[in-house]
Amino acid sequence: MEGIGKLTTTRVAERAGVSVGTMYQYFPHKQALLYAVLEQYLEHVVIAVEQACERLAGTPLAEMTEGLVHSYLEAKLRHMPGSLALYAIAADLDTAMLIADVTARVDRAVRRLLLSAPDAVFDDIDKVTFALRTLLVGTVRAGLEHDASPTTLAMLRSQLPLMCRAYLVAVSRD
Amino acid sequence: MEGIGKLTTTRVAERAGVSVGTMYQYFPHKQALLYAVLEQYLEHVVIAVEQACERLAGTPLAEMTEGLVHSYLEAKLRHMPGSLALYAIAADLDTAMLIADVTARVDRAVRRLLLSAPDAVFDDIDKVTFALRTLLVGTVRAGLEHDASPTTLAMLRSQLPLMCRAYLVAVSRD
Amino acid sequence: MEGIGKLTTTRVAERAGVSVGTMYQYFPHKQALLYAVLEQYLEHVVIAVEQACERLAGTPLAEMTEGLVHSYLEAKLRHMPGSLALYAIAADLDTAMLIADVTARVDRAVRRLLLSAPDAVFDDIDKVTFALRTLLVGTVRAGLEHDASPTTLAMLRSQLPLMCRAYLVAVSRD
Amino acid sequence: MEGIGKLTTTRVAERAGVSVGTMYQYFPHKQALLYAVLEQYLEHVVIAVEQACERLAGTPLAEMTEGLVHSYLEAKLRHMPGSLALYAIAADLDTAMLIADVTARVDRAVRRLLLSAPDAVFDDIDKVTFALRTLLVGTVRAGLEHDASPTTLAMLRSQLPLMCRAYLVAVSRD
DNA sequence: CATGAATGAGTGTTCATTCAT
DNA sequence: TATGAATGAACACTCATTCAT
Repeated sequence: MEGIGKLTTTRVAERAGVSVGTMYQYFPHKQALLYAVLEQYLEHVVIAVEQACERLAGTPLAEMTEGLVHSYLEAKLRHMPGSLALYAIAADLDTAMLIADVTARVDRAVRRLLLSAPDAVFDDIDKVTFALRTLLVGTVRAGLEHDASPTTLAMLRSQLPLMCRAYLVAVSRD
Repeated sequence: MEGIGKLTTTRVAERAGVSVGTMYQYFPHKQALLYAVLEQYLEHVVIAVEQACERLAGTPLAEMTEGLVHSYLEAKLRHMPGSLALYAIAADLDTAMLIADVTARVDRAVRRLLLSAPDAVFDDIDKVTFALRTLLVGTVRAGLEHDASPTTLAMLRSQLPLMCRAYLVAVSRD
Repeated sequence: MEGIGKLTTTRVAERAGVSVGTMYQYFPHKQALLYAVLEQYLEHVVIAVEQACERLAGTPLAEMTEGLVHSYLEAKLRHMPGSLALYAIAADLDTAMLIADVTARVDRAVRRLLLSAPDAVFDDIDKVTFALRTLLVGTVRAGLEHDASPTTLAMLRSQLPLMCRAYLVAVSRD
Repeated sequence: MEGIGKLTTTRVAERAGVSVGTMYQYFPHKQALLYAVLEQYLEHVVIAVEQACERLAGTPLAEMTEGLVHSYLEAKLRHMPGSLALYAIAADLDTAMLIADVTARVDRAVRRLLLSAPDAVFDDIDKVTFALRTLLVGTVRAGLEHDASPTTLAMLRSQLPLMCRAYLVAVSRD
């Protein structure tokens, strides 16, 4: 909630540079507005992940993990202002479907990426995809939510790729 | 949110079997009540982690990670009903200090545990502790928040220890 | 609208000597409150009519009409304060059923009264009942709504019974 | 209110085939617009009554009442769509003067009509005029406001002339 | 001490009105 | 002159908090 104070419709509208009335001309109710913001934010992140996966296809695990973590972190940080507040808000919204969609897209991209690895073969690709995605998303959030200091960031930047790679190597055949 | 409806003071009081008035005799305001609930919940989890760490001290990495993940998951699941709602609520509270305390205690326990490992030596123990804790906490939350089905749980139970162990091995000297 | 200004919930509550919050403890929403007030008002009037009809049963037409008009006017005037405002409000409410109920009760009473007349016999009792009730209700309202001065009242008091009697005589067999 | 929805300025303007802005070029505010509509509607009815009175002048009471009721009912029905909504709206407007004007014109016409009756003489012509007008206006409104079905209409068409004539005969000298 | 009715500030939402195009 | 997006005051309703019993 930090920099935003209570997310009242009036405050949100003012922050957006319009009046409440105007806001209600574009969104039928508060939930719809918040949903739209969340959607847009998630879209940015998903696209970043999809592009990273495409770009990294066929590279060795070390490069993959490094690149994936890097892109995800960058995407999240680029939109940090609202990012955190959004997670808190998402609980009140009916975001199940939205989240499911986004998750599915990320998983599709990650899965393809993993399958393209020249130096690893995964027996249960779906399980590994789920695990890697959960690891990536969860760790980043947990790492940044209470303190997004440069120190914390540096730790994530250095350790997360390691985690991912180590895990993938561990579950890869041969 | 579902099962709890809106967390109004009256509803919370009724659910606790007392009247609003009585509740206000024990807690100066809503935040204090929520803070107390959060505190108690975190205390349970922290104690579970501390005990696990003590119990697992001196065991090989494989046993450590397996045991730690198991204990953490059990502790979280034992209080799942409120657990998720709490995360949403925590955002409104000024929980920085509380979280910091809890985090510090967990880190202390984990650090001691890692240092006791017979089959691993860590150069930067603080960084590793932070990373492991973030991995554990973040992945569990991300894994369960949108769907706590048995399938998901099974995945966490099988993959999380793997992740932890693989990471620790990767950052351990020799 | 006169003495009440806009019927905002806050104003209504204040006028009732309580706060908005208290009002909402007794009525789920504004409509329900207004409905309840309208209901109570109509109940008073209906009871007055029913009692008048019972009391006047068996009396000659002249006495009947005189008594009925007198009772109806008294009942309406006793609650004049809100009476007018209510009619304006009733339009927004879903009062169809309420009005239908009240109308049916009045018709039942009036019908019985007419049937008890010693000096008149009506061929189509239902049509006459409807007509008499409409005449009574409509004329009183039209007479008082824009000016409830003593002069107007006196006119209604003297002419309405005449109208009713003349009509009933006209439609009565022999 | 059904068929009209909420009478917002925008909706009214759209229904009139112009934009809100244009509407505000012709009417300084909503009340003025509504006032104008009411005025026009009342004008139609008054003119109908005036013409009927002129046409019926000198005819016997039976024809007079029949013709007057017929013309009034036709005039009201011709504009039924808005007619009812208007009554509800009129409450918010400051229509006292408008209503007074219209009433005076109707009374003038009716008075002249009554004085022209070849088969009746009225001692207090003003009182009778007031009574007859109130009877006519009130009964029609009360009869139609909650149900303008053909049955109801038929009842009004048959009974109202009877009421008027019976009353006039009753108050007429000899 | 426990209660829960009363309070009223605060929130989401609407809609009459304005004004830049 | 016509438009309709923008405005914000005003309203219905909620809920944390108090206090008489």
